[in-house]
Amino acid sequence: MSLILQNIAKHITLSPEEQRHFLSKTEVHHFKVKSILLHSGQICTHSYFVNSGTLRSFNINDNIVEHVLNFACEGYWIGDMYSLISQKPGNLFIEVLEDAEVVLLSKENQELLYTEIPKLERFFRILTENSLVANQERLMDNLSLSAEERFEKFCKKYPTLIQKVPQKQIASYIGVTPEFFSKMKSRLLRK
Amino acid sequence: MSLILQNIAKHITLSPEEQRHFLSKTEVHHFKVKSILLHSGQICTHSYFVNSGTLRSFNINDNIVEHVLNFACEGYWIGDMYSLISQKPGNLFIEVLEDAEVVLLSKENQELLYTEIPKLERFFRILTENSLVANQERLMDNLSLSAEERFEKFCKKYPTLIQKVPQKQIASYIGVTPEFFSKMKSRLLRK
DNA sequence: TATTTTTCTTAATCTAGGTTAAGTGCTAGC
DNA sequence: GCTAGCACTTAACCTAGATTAAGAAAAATA
Repeated sequence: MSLILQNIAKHITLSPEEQRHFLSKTEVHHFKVKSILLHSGQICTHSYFVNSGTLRSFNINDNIVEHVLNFACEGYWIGDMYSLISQKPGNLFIEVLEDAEVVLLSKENQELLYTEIPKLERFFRILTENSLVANQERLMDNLSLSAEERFEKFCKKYPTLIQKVPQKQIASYIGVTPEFFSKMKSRLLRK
Repeated sequence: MSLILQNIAKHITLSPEEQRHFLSKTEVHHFKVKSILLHSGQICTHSYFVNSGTLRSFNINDNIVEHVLNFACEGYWIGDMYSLISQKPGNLFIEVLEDAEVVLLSKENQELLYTEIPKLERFFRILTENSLVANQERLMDNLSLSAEERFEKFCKKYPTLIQKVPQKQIASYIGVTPEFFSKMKSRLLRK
């Protein structure tokens, strides 16, 4: 069974018929490292599910500084939720960090599926709830933990990512500069 | 029409029948200032909708420092999403900041309603999506804006709250100490 | 009204993390 | 196999915001 159907099966049960129908509404694409799936200022038209490889979403503020919102590796969904639901231009980029196979689900098909297979509304509700919980925890961590503690949590949560993505992007995710991250890392190693 | 039905009507349409049924699954309670609706360590059993008054959710870390996750005034929902969906003990408190009339919706009734009135699944999906977007923006703001800029955004987003809640709690929400907040405020006034 | 508690302010001092800058080491194209 | 461009490191110096402490103002309670 495909990864995306396994992902869905964690929360709801689809009949073989429904599974086939769901897949028929998606497209699989292959992207090379450094491909940009979504540019800041564009309207986000799809949700992305990662079959293999790694993506990230990030924004760039006035000072030309990047901030990583999310990483997505195998089995994760990614997109620009703000732009996707408002259908207004967003301020996120979505970029490929490692050659990736990605399942694309367009907003129209997603909405269509909600009415054709109402259970999918439940699935995406649960998915969104889980994202919200993760986000709230990250927000509270940013308010109350030191950079070192945030890094430790990151390592536990995404052990595989550390070898895969440039460390300056991990620095950005936990909210410090690459220079400080480097200093902190060598401090930790000396222990 | 009650505030909570108006809130629902922003996203889905319920028949009078369905409206009555929905309300029959909720309870209205009145709470005095300083009441605690949920303690850290408890399992969250309800979603709360504020008819009037003001609530906040916050956690307390090891150092006995409070961090405000959310404020909820008239027309807002609040709860401990982590605890509510996992049914495990959470680490949030929910406290009344101004005498409040609150609509309580138990988790069981919420799930029941999902099956009885599937449209409600859509409603709560949309609600959660909007929370997620707001949270992501706040997270990015914390990573990229100064305390002053975060305060300005807060003032625009919650203009009524500034008079209503102690300023040390606004400080906590934007992620600074009360002392620094006070300094910053007088700096802004001098301009 | 007096008293207690809480919130807010101010100021001195401190520090986690930022900035700037220079140098080292990869690795991807050519 | 060279070279350009990233990614990473190190170090000196800087700053936004934290900490500590003490007092003033406001609000709750008696």
